[in-house]
Amino acid sequence: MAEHYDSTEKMTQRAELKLQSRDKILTAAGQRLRSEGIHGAGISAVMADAGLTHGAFYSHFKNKDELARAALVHALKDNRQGWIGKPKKESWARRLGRLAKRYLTPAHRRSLSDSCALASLSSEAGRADGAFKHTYEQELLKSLSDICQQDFDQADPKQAEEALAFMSLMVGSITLSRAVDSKELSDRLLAAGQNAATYLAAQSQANDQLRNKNTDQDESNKISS
Amino acid sequence: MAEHYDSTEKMTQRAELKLQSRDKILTAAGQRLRSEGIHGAGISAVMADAGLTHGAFYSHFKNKDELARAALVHALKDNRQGWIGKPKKESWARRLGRLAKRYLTPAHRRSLSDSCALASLSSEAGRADGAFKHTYEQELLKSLSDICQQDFDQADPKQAEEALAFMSLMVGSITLSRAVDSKELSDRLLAAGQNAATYLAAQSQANDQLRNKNTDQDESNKISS
DNA sequence: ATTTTTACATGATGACCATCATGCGAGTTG
DNA sequence: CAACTCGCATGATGGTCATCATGTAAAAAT
Repeated sequence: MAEHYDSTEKMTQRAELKLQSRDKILTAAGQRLRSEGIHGAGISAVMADAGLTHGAFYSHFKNKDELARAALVHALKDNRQGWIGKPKKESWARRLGRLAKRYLTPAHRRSLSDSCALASLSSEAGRADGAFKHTYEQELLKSLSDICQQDFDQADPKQAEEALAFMSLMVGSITLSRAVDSKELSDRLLAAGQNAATYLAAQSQANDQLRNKNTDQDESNKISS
Repeated sequence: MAEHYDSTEKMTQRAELKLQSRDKILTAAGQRLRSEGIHGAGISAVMADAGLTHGAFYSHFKNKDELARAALVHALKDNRQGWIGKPKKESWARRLGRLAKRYLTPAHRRSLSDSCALASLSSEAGRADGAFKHTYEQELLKSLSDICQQDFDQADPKQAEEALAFMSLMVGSITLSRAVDSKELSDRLLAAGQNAATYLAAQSQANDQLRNKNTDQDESNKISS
């Protein structure tokens, strides 16, 4: 019954150390999960990364599945901060273009261990059990909300649909760019994804300009290709 | 030195039976690969599916990695026939819309074991070794060529870029639709992907109408959402 | 100060898996 | 028809892995 502290206020020394251990485990698991996949994130390896031994695992998590879910949540908390950042005033179209430019980069493609977990685990999530999928969905909804800068369920239906397609485009582009062998094709996939995002955004803006006030004409986001 | 027959012409009975076995193995492996992932496609399981035992495996393939690559090729051969079908006369925009409508369906989402292997293995391919990525890339290029109805390397650069983004959108949409738990969000992902595909296609068509002659105005492909 | 708790380590245990070793028997070859 | 080939089956072998059992020392409670 001592399971939910988040303030470091009144805690025994032991409880605090345990939280630190848990955090190390989650961080290590998050990295392994993304760079090696669910199967690759073995308990012994994760615990070693965290500076512990495998035996200590079961005083933190019930089993491997529970760890996978917790690590997914933990990883995505970091992802969103780095990717979406602080709320900004900008047109919807410009926003999508900016986010695509941030997301579809060679650096993001390269750094598997701290990349977007939604992309790293996308195809494996489709084979996972219901609990994992549920967690994945919740996290996807959080990211969608951040993109829309409001609760996704409350968002304008048109905007919500565009956000969904945008996410699919982002995940598909970065994933394919990692799956191919040649740098040339990989780079083209990233560029194509960026340009398509701005197309989608521009089309949306053309179709109705009543969603956002500060509608500045942005057509500059197109990449040299 | 008896490795490449494809006509059933002059073959000993044994050689022919071996080819049949190989085909059964590849079919079984392709299904396991897509429904359970690379790790899930264990040799014993695959061989059992093929009606054989694990020992027979190594007279057909060098090791598991080689099987994975061969099964990927084998699976995609079927995929393309079913999805892209025969060459058609239609505008580029209409073609993309039609293919998206075929690809992003609840039926395709559901039937993991014979779904598009490019999507099923997308995130795992990013973690695979160079040989697998190379095979994946070759297969992706074949599919892109089929979409463009010509050698992808020869295609118009603009069309090629759009085909790349289109593939990313398809793979991302179907993959995310499998990764989430609720049918409602899953369906929305499919619909959003379809509509975005027609947006992209329409935008492309607006930007230059000099690519295809039979430019019929198609804006009807939009889904009810 | 003594007892109790517990986070962690060490070390099974059993399941699964890729790969190899060996033997058989049907097809093939001379 | 005799020798041989080889696709397949059976059965190791060694490795990895998740999970559990047990011990310990330090912290916490009394």
